[in-house]
Amino acid sequence: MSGISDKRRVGRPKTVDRQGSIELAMDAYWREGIHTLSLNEVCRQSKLAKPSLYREFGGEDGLMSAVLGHYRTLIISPMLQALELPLSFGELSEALIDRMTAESENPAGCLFTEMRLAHARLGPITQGKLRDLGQERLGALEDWYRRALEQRQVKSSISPALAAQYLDTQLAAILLQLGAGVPAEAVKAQARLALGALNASP
Amino acid sequence: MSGISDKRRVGRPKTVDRQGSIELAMDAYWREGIHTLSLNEVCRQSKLAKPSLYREFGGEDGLMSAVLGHYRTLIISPMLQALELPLSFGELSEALIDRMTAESENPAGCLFTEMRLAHARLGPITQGKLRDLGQERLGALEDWYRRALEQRQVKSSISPALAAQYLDTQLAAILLQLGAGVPAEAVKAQARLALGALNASP
DNA sequence: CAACTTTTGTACCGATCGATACGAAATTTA
DNA sequence: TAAATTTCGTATCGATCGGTACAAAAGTTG
Repeated sequence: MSGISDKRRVGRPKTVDRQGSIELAMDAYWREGIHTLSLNEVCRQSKLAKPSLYREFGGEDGLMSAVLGHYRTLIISPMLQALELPLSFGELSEALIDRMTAESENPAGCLFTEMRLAHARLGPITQGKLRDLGQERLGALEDWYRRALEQRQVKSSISPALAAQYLDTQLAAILLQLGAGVPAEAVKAQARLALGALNASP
Repeated sequence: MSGISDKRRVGRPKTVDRQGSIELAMDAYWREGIHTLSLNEVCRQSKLAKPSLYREFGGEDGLMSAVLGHYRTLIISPMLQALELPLSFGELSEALIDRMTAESENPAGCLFTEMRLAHARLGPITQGKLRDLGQERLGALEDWYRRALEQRQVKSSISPALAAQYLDTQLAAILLQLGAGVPAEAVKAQARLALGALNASP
């Protein structure tokens, strides 16, 4: 029972840049699409030798899961937190639409939407993480709607659970259309129409 | 110029069941998903030898295109024709939602939605056919909206073009959710909400 | 039946897939 | 510096990929 110091025996220290590899892999997936990219190609683009990938992430599933985690902290979480700002439902809707249709270097959230749709091709770890992320998203949207409901800004005839699912669907539809090449303005018009369906009748 | 009878020289007649192969291939794609299914597996399940597939369809692209064509005549066209029935926008909406969420043997229109989303992986012929089908769909939806507009059943503030795109998106969202396992009732509730956004204000 | 034409599927191609064995390299400990 | 320990990537595995050459099979024609 020599405690912590048992772990002192070490050899060559790790040199693989885990975080950097995750980011490079994310970019690669993002750029080329998830199904399109083979594990070999991921390794090529993320500057990781294949055995290193298996060592660090346990395989394709682990890597994707890590990428998804990175995507969450980088994009999803900030977006969900923005829903808690003290703005009206209409204002936040507009802000949300603006943010999602804003053209960035990456083709919107294609990576993520692709993952949501390709659930068949994904490994169990990634699928689990994807499901968790979905729950987190739905929870945040439901809270948002509930708060808006208390302030009579949205239709009371719609349950927060249904509204959350509806919002989630519509946000995904935005990303899908952007990914399909529909002009941002057209997407925004549709999104306003869709989200406007929740507004309390005047 | 010996005309038609030039073609008289024939040998062994064709025995490959083209139409049957298309249907088997469609079922296979439908069952397993488009990305999941390799060309070898398609051949296995559609009882086609690989060289026969290349002979008859010119490869994966041609086969998929043929499958898509079959899907069009089997499912899409009847649905679009139903839009021309002399019913109100609301009635037709409800009928459309009912039909699309009705559980059939196949998991809704997954095959088709998958194709729409996987445009990267598809061959040029299939992509073209997919695009044409999209135009056909949008045209029918636009006509539908325009007719409803003349009868003051829908919002005049929305252009038929935008409405068509919106409707198309929402119908695709229905299929996507069904494919993802969302209960039909929940999907219907969302769809009513989405299509209801087009109704003329009371 | 024999010559001819066309269809068919076996059997194979090189490339690439996901996955790993293993020796060289790098660092700490004695 | 020698031994011990751990990481790293080359080089390789068998399986499967999309794609095709070619000989046997199945017809028609005379």
